Amino acid sequence: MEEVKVEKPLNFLEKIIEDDLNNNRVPNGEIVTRFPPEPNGYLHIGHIKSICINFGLAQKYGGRCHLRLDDTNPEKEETEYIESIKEDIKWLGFDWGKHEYYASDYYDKLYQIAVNLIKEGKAYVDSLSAEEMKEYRGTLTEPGKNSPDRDRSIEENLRLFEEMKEGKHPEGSFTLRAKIDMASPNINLRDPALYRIKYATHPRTGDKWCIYPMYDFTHPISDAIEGITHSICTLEFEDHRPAYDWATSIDGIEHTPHQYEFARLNINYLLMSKRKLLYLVNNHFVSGWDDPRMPTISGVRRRGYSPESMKDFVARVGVAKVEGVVDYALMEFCVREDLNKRAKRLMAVLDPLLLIIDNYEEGKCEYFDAEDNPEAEVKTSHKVAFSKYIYIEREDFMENPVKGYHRLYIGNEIRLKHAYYVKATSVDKDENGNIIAVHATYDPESKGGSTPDGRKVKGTSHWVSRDHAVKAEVRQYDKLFKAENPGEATGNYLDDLNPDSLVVIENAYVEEEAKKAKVGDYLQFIRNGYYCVDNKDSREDHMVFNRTCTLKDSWAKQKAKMGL
RNA sequence: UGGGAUGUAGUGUAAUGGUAACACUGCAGAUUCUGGUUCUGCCUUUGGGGGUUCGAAUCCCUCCAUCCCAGCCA
Repeated sequence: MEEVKVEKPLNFLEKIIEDDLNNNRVPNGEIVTRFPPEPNGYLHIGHIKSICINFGLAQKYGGRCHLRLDDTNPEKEETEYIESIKEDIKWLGFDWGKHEYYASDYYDKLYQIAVNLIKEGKAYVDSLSAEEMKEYRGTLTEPGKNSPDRDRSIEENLRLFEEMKEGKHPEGSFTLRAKIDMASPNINLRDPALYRIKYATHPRTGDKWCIYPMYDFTHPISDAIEGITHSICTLEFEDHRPAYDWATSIDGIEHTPHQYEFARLNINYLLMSKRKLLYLVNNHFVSGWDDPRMPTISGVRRRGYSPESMKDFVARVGVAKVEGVVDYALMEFCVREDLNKRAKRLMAVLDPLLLIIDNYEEGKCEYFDAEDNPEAEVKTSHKVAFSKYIYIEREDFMENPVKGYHRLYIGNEIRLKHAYYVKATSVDKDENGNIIAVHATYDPESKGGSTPDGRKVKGTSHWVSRDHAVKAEVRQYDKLFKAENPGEATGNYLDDLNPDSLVVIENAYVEEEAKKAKVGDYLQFIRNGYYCVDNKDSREDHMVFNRTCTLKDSWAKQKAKMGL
């Protein structure tokens, strides 16, 4: 085997890191990154990008990546979210080892740093109300002005801050603020709040604290404490970098991490805002955070996407500072490419039409070998039962075939996959003229799916034997939104909800082999799509299959072009 | 109208002063026991205008467009 080495171009973060490494700017040459979600919701596909960047960079350069739960706002955070976050990262295949941290681990240190800041005259307790503070802050074009409390004495600041911590003041009465510059063109530097009073129970620290540190104070210091070398976040934090650098240059903080920003992942047809996703969950537009239509990690997992395909997807998207919108089609491509290689092929008929093979012996049953996956290196197969009464897909028969149709119609011969060639002879109709059965004859010579004379057929249909097939529920999932940019047209994303995002087929027929399928297996229902076993609702006696995605369908395109 | 950032095919990402490219999408065809897969080909690109240079996506000037920031959220 000849190994072809393709130099993969470096993204801008890798360039920065390699440059830092080459110039000895990294302590011990060990790259330390972190993935720092706030546990206020479930992780979504956008987070996969961040996870892959942070864990991926650490892996590539032989460093480590911390998991840090940024839990500084107890009003929004829940243990349920912490658990789901950890599960989702593991599902993707990343391991933070012992490096599981919580911003709340640093509350004591943070408090001490704040006290020191006050002692140095670099922070003060402000009694301005939220509204007043807003007024004093100025606007984007006008500088702010100093709070009357800005020159409060150090002793009084110390006393008040202590009292805040002791719970002697109500929420909103005081904040601790950094003394930076009320006239800064960067609003984040106009004396940002460092601490606020909140009488909320924290998922980890309970009621120990009633003052909680703010992001701009907590995050950089947490990074410094953990020895993070490259603190990577999304673009909207660019304006916060000066605040980040202010915090990491506080006296006594020895390690200086640096912040870098990349563009977050946007995908058309999907919503990636935690707020909107939470709304969909709370108002039952979906069954939960893990509804297979949700762009959450738990949603795509339940939908049947593989972690490998998701990682491949974000790798193909790349890392840059340009904010754009990635095509949903790229994600589907990645899923199909991966699943094509590993999904076990099965036959399932979702919209059955009875096919009666008139010259096939009544009561006879044959078992054919059906290959599990034509792409597999090691070929395996399973048995599939054949008999006189067969279900085929209703759309695989046409009484009056249109141009280009090469499936079953009267007089036409097709192949039943793995089985025989059959030729349609007549149809049975009910009193309303609906076709209820198709009659056909089979060619015994074509056993196994090919004939000695080598004649070709243009169509091959999947099928199941009526008396051997198993009934199952099949959930046909499609995009949750039918607009590329939900809400763009009317201003309300709910207006773009796809009414057909879930079509449940209660009584689909699947071949017996499907009974062996387990949660986590990747399946392909031949000529139909990729499927998985639902990880919540599937039972042995009532299997539930979720459609992960359809197969590419060039016939559907062709039909659409013909206006059918 | 303050500050910060970003503009390369339809989409995303490369090319760091030396032939603009890769992937997806789209289109056409070949192969095929999945109208899938695979294979082949095609389409289309440096936001505008100036300048420097033998040579500019890249450097300079200027204009334009888009995004982010006025939480006691992260």
